[in-house]
Amino acid sequence: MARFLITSALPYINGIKHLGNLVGSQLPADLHARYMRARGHEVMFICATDEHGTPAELAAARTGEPVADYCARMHAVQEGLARGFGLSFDHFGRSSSPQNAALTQHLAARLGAAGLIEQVAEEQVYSPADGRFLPDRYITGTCPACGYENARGDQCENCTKQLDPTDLINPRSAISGATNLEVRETRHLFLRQSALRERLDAWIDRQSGWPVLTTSIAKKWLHDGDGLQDRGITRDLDWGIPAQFDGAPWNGMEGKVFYVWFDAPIEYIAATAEWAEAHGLPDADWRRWWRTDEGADDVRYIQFMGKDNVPFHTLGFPATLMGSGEPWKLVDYIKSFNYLNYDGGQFSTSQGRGVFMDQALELLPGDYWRWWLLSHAPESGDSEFTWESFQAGVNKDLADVLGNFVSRVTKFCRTRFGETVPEGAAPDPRAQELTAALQAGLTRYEAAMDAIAIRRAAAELRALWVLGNEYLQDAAPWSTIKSDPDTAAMQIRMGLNLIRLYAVLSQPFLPDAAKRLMDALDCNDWSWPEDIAAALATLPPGHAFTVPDTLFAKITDDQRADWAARFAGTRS
RNA sequence: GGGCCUGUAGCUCAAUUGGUCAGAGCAGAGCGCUCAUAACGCUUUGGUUGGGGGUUCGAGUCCCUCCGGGCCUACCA
Repeated sequence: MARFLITSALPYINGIKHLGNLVGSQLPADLHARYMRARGHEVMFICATDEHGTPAELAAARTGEPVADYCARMHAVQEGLARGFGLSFDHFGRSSSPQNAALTQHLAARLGAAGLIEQVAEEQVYSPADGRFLPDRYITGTCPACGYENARGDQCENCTKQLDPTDLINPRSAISGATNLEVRETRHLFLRQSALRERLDAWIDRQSGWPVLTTSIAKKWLHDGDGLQDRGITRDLDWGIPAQFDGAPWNGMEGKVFYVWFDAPIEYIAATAEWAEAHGLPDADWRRWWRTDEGADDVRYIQFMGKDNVPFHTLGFPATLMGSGEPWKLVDYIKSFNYLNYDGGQFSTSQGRGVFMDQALELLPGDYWRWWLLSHAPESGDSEFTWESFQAGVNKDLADVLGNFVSRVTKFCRTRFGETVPEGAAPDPRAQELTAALQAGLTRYEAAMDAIAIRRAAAELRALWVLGNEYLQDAAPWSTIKSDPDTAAMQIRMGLNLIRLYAVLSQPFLPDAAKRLMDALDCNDWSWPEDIAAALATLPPGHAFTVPDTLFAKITDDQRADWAARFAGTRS
C-alpha cells in the first residue's frame, strides 16, 4: 500500500465552470483518486477554489456583494456542483483561508531570507476613477496597428498584435470606461526564478514519462529567449494575502497583496491543513503528506491540470518550494490536458458558450457526463463535444452495453428463479473461459488506469462489459433452462456476480451507478478483484437481490435536438 | 514573428525503441438470438496513414518541404 497525494488545478471563484474546465482537471483527478482508493491505497485528494485577484473583485462588484461574501457564496455553489459530479475531494478548500495566508507569508519570508525576492519599481496604469491599478487586459483602446477600437492592453484580438497598454490610442478603463488614466510608479516583489533556473531545469530533466505537453511547455519557458524570467508576485489590490506582515523581510509593501499565481498553488498545501483542522487532527497529520522530513518520503504526488496551468506548476510553484530551502514535497507526475471544444468552437466562460456544470446536472445525472467526458478526455490533442457524440456514447456504452446487461440478467433471474442468486451447477468450461478473458482484460484495464491513460482505460472497461454480453449470448440461459436448469442457474449466478464485478470496476468512472448496482444486489463488498474466479463467487447462492431501476436512460433524438438548440446560443 | 502539438477508414480515436500495425468503437451492410432499455452476439464493407521528396533491407513511425487545424508566447486566471 502506497500513499498518493492528488491535486486538481483550482477552479477560479469567478462563476460556474464549464465542462471543458471539468474534464481538464477535477474529473480526471477524481478518477485517479477513486481508482487508487479502490486499489487499497491511502489517498489525499485536494482541491479548492482560487479566490483572489482582480476578476473576483470585479465579479463581486457586479453583484454588489463584499468580495468575501461573494467568494463564500460561490465556493458553496462550486462545492455543490462538485458533489453533483461525484468529485470525491478529501477536502475542497479556499485559497482565502487563514492557513493559506500563513503559509504563503511563511514561504515568501523564507524566499526573501534566501535572497530570492527583490523589489522592483514599475510603471503601471492607474485609474483614479476606478481607484485601482489596471491590469493590461483591463485597459482597452484603439489598436495602433489595425485601428480596431476594442483592442485590449495586452493584445489586439482583431489583428493579434502584442501590445503594451501605452500603445493604445484613446485608452480607457475596461471596467468603468474612464479615460483619465495615468501612469504611476509602483513597487512590487519579484520572485527571482532566474536564479533557480538550473535547479528547475535539472529537476525537469530528472522526470521521466511526463506528457510531452507538460515538459515541452516547461522547457520553452526555461530556455526561450533570455530564459526563465523573474516574476512579479504582488499586486496593488485589496483582496488577497497581505504582502506586508509581521516578520516580512521587506518594507513598503503596505496595501499590496500576493498575486494569485503565487498563493494559489500554495493552497494545495494549505487546503490539506484545512482538512486536518476540519477533522480535528493535529498538524502532523497533514504535514506527513507534504514534508519529506515528516513522513512524506513515500508519497507519490500527482497533479492534474489543463495546459494553460502548466507553467505555474512546472516552474513557479516548484521554484517557491525549492527556494524556501525547506523539504517540501515536489510533484512527481503532472498530467496535463488539452482543451475540450464545444461543437466547432471553444467553450468560453466569458462568452457563456457551451455547457456549464450547473446546466449539465439539470439535464442528466453526473455519471452520464463523467463517462462521456472521461472516455473523450483531451489527452493527445484538443477534443470536441458534440451532442451527437454525447448521445451516441451514452446510449451505446452506458444504456446498451452496461445498463442492458444488468437488466437482462436480473430480469431473467427474477422470472425464472426469483430474486435470489440461484444455486445450480459448478462453473463449466465456458464460464472458465469467461473468467480467463476477464482476468486478461482486468490486467489491461489496470495497466491503463495505473498509467493514467484515461481514454484507453475507458475503452478497456467497456471491453469488460462486452465480455458479459458475449458470455450471455453464448451461454443462452433462456435456452439451457429448458433442458438443463442447473446449468442455466449457474450461468445466471455468473451474470449476477458479473454485475457486482462491474460495479466495483466501474466505480471510478460511474460512482453513482456503481452504488445503485451494489444496493440492488444488497452487497457492500467493494473489494477490488485479485482473482476473478473468486470475485465471481462473491454473491453466494440464496443471496437476495432486487431488480434495479433502469440504470441509464437513453437520450432520445428529440432531447438531443432540444439541447443542441438550447445551448447553441450563449448563456443568459 | 518564434516555439510546441496535430492531420490515420464517413465520425471519434489506437498503433512499444522504424520491422505482419494499417486496428478498435460508432455509423453502414448481412446473418443469428429473443433473456433484455427494438437491446445483445457473429460476420462484413470502408484507408496507397494531408500532398510531394529523401534516409533505410524496411517508415503513420526518422529528415526536408508544402498545405490544413490547434495551443503557448510570461499583467485574465
